[in-house]
Amino acid sequence: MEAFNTSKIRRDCFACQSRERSEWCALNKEELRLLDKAKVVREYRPGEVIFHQGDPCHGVHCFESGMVGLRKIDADGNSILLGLAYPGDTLGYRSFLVGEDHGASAEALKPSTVCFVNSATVRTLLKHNPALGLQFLQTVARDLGAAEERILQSVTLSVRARFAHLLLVLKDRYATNGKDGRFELELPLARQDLAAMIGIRPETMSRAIKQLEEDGVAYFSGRSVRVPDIKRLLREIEPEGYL
Amino acid sequence: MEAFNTSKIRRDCFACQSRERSEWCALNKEELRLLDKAKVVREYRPGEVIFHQGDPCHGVHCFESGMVGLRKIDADGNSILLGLAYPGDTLGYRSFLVGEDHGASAEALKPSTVCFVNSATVRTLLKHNPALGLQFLQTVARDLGAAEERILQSVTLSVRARFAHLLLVLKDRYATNGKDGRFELELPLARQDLAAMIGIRPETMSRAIKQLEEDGVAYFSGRSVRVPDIKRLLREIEPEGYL
DNA sequence: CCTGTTCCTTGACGTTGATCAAGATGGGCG
DNA sequence: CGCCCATCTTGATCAACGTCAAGGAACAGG
Repeated sequence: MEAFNTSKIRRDCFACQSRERSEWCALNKEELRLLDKAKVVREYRPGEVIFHQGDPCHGVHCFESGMVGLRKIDADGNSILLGLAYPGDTLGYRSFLVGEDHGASAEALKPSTVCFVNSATVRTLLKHNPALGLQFLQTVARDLGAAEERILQSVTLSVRARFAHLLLVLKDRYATNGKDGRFELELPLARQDLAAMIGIRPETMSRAIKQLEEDGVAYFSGRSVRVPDIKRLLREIEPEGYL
Repeated sequence: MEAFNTSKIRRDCFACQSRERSEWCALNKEELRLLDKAKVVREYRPGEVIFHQGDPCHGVHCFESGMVGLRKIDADGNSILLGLAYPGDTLGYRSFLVGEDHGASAEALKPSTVCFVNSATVRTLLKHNPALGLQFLQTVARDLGAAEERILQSVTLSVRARFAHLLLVLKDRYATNGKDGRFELELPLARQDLAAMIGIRPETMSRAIKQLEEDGVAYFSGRSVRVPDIKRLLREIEPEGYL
């Protein structure tokens, strides 16, 4: 009975829910068969690392379900979360494309299922099907836009504004109760990781939360957040003033 | 006589020096002919803008010669230089690929020659020649890596360390006199723009320069910099200590 | 040569966020 | 239930950087 619940269910690329939202939607049946044969499924528990920054890149990872964070660490040990990945995302594709070691680590934040596809297979598919390359081109171009936006924000915006922005981003993915101005939100991250998302210390995150509560912008309790008026939150990001 | 010196020299993609270093090296003769016919050459003087942030993107720009900076501005008017472009770079390709408005402005920092290629032509070429897509894939993946690195650095490194890093990057492109530990460098940018490269105010840049001089790490005079010992500069970036 | 303009430098000051050091909270597990 | 450990919060302090204001240097045009 227990053996059944654990993971050795046969995964099948054809049946994969996440595939349609991924770059692999460009593949035809024959190519899919190749992918399906080459892939190696694995389940990860929260905290487990899928690949480490600095590891040589042997292929890409198809993120099927769960939640995964991309973490980047510098020589001093400072770490930030570059972002969260969602089912359908392909992890580590950047390092694969430029043939470098992984520039960030990927770690499961919730129980996750991830398939590994070796470089040779991906390269074959890319050569065989130009549409796949164009799919990746879309993805990476979008990611680049987001990264450039973030460079600007990390330099120009205050912690408070960056945090407000983060809440708005998380809202789009996780919010419940979106009627009129209010919304509620179950944070997918612990405080530490929220802090790492905007590149600050946990202490500073605590204080930012306290401030927002004192100003009535958002109320926090454990991992749930309640925002009574989204306009107040939006105003945190704006140039200020605007009378 | 004057008419000769100004720009209406016929530019030719076949003869273009920068093409081999660009994505267009993937094109065959026939495709090159198409590119050559579609392109529109223009010369820009320092300060002139090639495209503005927020403009709709009608195609890509091939940067043939000169120097161009990519600037991004937020709602408050804070601006940073995302980076410098070099001959052979393709400008505005990201917006083209995702079909968005330009996310940054491109402006000439020195007299520059830039060719415009309309979207329809690029799309035709991309469809026709898969290798071109893979070239772009390489470029954008490399840019993404650089952007992610910069996000981390902008959040974790001090102004002083970021400036040291910038000097080292500029050195690789512009340094003269590289023997043993020392090097000299002609800065391609005014102070303001140096500041914008690392997202700080001009005043802070002045002070950073003063500090480096007081500590004997680098000496500045106008746009020329002299670094007596590159190891001193490298040490500014390291975790410190390391005894 | 003067003059306006733009860029750069310097000083004084205020704010922000990191750091260090204690507590408080809360969840898992014996 | 009570203990332990990790996570979170709070307070005090400090250095870094932005802001504001003023003065200087470089340069173009008259």
